[in-house]
Amino acid sequence: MTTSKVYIETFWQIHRMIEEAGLQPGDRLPSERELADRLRVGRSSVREALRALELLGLIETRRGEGTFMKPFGDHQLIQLLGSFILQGNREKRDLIETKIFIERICLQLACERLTDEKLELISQTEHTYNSFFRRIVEATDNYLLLRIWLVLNDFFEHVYTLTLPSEFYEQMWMALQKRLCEEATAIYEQYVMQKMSKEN
Amino acid sequence: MTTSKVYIETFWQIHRMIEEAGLQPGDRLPSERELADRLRVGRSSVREALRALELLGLIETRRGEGTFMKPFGDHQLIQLLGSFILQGNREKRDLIETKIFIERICLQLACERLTDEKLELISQTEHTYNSFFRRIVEATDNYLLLRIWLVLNDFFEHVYTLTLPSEFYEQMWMALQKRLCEEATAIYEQYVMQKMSKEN
DNA sequence: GAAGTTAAGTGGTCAGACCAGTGGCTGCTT
DNA sequence: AAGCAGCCACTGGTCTGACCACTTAACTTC
Repeated sequence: MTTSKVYIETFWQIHRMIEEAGLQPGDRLPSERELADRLRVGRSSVREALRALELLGLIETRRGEGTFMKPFGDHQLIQLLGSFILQGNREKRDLIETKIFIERICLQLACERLTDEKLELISQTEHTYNSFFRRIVEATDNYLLLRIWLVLNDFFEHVYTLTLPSEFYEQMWMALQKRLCEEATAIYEQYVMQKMSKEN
Repeated sequence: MTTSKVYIETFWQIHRMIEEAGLQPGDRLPSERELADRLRVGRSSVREALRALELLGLIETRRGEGTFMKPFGDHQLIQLLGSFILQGNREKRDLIETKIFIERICLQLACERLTDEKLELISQTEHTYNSFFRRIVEATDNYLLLRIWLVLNDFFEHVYTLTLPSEFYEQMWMALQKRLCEEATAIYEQYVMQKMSKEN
């Protein structure tokens, strides 16, 4: 066979290289020429692989300086996705539905595991949906859920902007403070789900 | 300034070209050489732009034939994103916890939306956990949830192999057939969650 | 010591070459 | 006329070498 394309192979090799070297955000990768040399491929193949990594938001290239690891979170990919893929109603429905389910899980988990420190943090967080709910998801103490939520939220931002009255944040905080999980869920359903279902 | 990179410009130009020409899935794009000629850029820049479009799932390249529009829907992007999101410090606990939550959601959704066709499909599916539950997730009719579950399951397989007695599959199918959502959830909790919590 | 200059290294881009598939055309055989 | 084999033009895939624009650091000069 050997029909697998070089730039795909190269993509995964660079990816593995990053993992094995344990590169952190800000760290520098070898230069394109060195990568091409080390991996025994042409520089153009290395570049095509790097483009993919760049699009995924893992790396960032600075002309004259080099290629650097990027902090997780700012994937410009999501922006592109928004304009390309989330056009259909079906995709939007899936997105909203999934986001709501994940958020309800997170809310419940957070309520159970909320520490006093995290509670204090939430009280100091500005009253925008993204900031506020991010704190909640962080309070679940489940990194995987956080990552999933971050991506869903990025997608979501390209479809809607959710603004809620300040009562929502106040009531939610009260419920969380008292660890009333059912009440917190009820508030979520009352404010968020109602608003979302209207939009559809 | 005019420092914007050529391959980015090219990316948008090709995108506009696709829109203006009203290209449909299956249609062919101009060859790389012709694009380079028409847009007055080098072929390598065209290729880097095409790689981005390919990653977004908009086009597909076939050696010897050309570049073609791809049908919407199979955005492998989400798949790719998923595998990147879920890498790194994926704690076993986080993984199992998240997977269980997602599966409970899917089970409930599937139970509500199960069509007779899907039910028939499930009955014909082999009694392994992956095959069986994949059918259930597919029955949710939510593509995004399916993607998330597939990735979670991929990682889970590296940690653990879940084998359940045939009673599980029989009882679950009975519950689904009668659309008894609570009972299905109860069966899930009885067999799967119990087994998982033991392992931890 | 500070300012300016130079050189090496890096990503960005291009042109040209060759390879490896694909598909259509031609011309031969039957 | 039908079918087949072979040729050839075209496509994406890859490599190379060359230049440009830019950054950094070492070096020179004052």
